[in-house]
Amino acid sequence: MAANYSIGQFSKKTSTTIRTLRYYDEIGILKPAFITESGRRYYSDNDLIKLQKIVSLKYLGYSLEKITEFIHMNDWNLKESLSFQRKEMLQKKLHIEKVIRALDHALHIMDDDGEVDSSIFISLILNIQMESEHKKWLKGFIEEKKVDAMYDIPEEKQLELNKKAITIYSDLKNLYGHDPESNQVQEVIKGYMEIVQEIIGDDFKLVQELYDMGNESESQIDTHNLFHSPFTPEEEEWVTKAMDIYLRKKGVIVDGK
Amino acid sequence: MAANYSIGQFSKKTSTTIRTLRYYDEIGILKPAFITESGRRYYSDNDLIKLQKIVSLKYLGYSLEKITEFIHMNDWNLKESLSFQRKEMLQKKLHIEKVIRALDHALHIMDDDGEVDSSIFISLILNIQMESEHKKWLKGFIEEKKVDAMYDIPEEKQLELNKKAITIYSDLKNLYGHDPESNQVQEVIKGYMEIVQEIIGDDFKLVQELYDMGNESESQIDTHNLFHSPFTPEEEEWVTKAMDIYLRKKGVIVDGK
DNA sequence: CATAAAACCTAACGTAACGAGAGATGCAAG
DNA sequence: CTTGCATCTCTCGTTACGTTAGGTTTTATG
Repeated sequence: MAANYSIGQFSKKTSTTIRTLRYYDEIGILKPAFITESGRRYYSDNDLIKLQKIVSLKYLGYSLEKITEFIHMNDWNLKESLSFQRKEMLQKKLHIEKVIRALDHALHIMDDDGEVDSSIFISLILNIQMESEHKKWLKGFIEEKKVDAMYDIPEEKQLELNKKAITIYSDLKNLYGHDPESNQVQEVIKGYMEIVQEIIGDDFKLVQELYDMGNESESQIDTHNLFHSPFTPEEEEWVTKAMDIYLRKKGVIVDGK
Repeated sequence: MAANYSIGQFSKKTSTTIRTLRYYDEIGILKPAFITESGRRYYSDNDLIKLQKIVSLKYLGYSLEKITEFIHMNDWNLKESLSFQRKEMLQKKLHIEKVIRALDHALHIMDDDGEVDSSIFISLILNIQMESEHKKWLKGFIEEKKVDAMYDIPEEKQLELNKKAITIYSDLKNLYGHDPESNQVQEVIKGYMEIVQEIIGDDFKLVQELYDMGNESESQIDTHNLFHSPFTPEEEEWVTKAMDIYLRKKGVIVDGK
C-alpha cells in the first residue's frame, strides 16, 4: 500500500495530465491511495494498474461511465461487452468510409475546374449520403438483382460517371430558358441519357419504368425527399420537358400527354 | 422571398428538429427569412437551400463553426478544404481500425476460456495500441527490413500467436514461485521461445540482440514505458531468471553475470 | 530561519451541438 | 370565450477534460 507518487510524478509516469487525475478522483473512478491532511494526493503502484485498466478500456472506446461500472461490478460479462463494442466500432467505420467516398467524389469533380455550382455540390453530397436508402426504395419497385447491378459499378467508373453527370447538370443550368426542342438542349440531354444507360444497361423497359416512377403522383413526395435534385423547381420543370421530348423521339414514351 | 413555412412545417420538411432550427438561428448560421412581432420564425425556400448546404457540410464532418465561416466567406477554397478534411477522415479511419483490431484480439483470446487475467488483458490492449511506436523504437536498433518482416504476419496468424502467448503468460503467473530451473517452468519458457521464433525467424543472433536490448540499463526506462508487461515487478524478475536459465542452456547467452 | 520557487490545492467557467423540460404566450376553431 | 395546439424564451444537462484565477504547502536555497 505504499503511496509513492505525488500527483506530478504519477502524471509523468503515466503520461496522464494532472487535471485528468484530479478529474478521475472527482468522479470516483480512480481515487489516490492516500491523501494528506492538506489535501495532497499520493498514488500507489496499485493505482498505476487501475489507471492502466482505465486507459485500456478508454482506448477501446468505452465512456468513463461504462468503465466505472465495469470496475465496480466484478462480474461484468467482458466478452459480450467487447463483442457489442466491436459492432459499434464497425458501424462507425462504415460511416467514415461513406464520408470519405463522398469527399472523394467531391474532390474528383473539382479536379480540373475548381468551381462547381453550389446546388450541384449539395445534391452530390446528399445523394451519396442517402445511397443506401435509394437502394432500398428502388427495390420496392424493381427486381433486387437489377438494383444491385445498377450499384455494382467499380468505384473509379462511378467517379467518372458522376463527374460527367455534374458537367451535364451544369450545362443544363446554363441552357435554362432555351427552347427545350433546340438541338443544343437535346444534345445535352442525349449525353445525359448515355450516362443513364451506362448505369442501368441497354434495358429500355427499365428506363421507362424508372421514368414513370419519377412521375407518378403518389411517389412524388417520396422521391423529392429521397433524391435530391440539383435544380430549382423551375429548372426542373424545364428539364423534364426537354427529357420528355427526347424520350418521345426515341420512342421510349408513346402514350399520354 | 416568400416566408412560407412555420418552424414546425420547416422542421418536418427538412427532417430537422425544431430545437436544431432554433439553435441555428441563435448561433446565426441560419436565420429565418421572417420573424413576426411575437417572435415566430418563418422560413423561405431560400432557407431550405441554405439548410441543405449546412447539412451536407455537416455530413462531411465539418463543425458548425467551420460551416459558418464557409457560408460567410464567399471565396473559400473549397478544394483545399475538402482535401484537408479527407486526410482527417483517413486518420480517424485508421484509428478505428486499430481499435477494432484490438477488440478482435481481445475477443479471440476469450474464445474458449471466457476468463482472462486482468493484467494480461490490459497489456494486450496497451501493446496493440502502441504497436507503431514499438516499430519505430525497434528500427532504432535493428535493420528496418527485419523489423518490417517481424510485423508482416497475416492477421490470422497474429491472432493465434497472441492467443498462445496469453496462455503462456497465464501459465507463468500460475507457476510463479516455483524453482525457475524446474522442468515444468522450463517447458513453458520453451513454449514461449517457440512463439518468439515464429515471429522473428530462426535468427539466433537477433534473439540475442533483442534480449540484450531489453536488459541494457539505459534503455530500461524506455522499454518499460513503451512495452507493457503483464507481470508484476516480482513476477517479472522471476520470469527473467527462468528465461536466463533457458537461454544459457541453449547457448544463446554465454558471458555475463 | 527566512524567503523564494515549485508543486499543489479548490472552484468555476468553457467546450459542441443540441435534448429535454418548465412556464409563458399566440393563434385558429368551435 | 375557451380550448388546445403551436410556438416562444429561458435554463440545465450532456463528455472528458483544458484553462485560468487565486490561494496554500512543500521544498530548496541563502
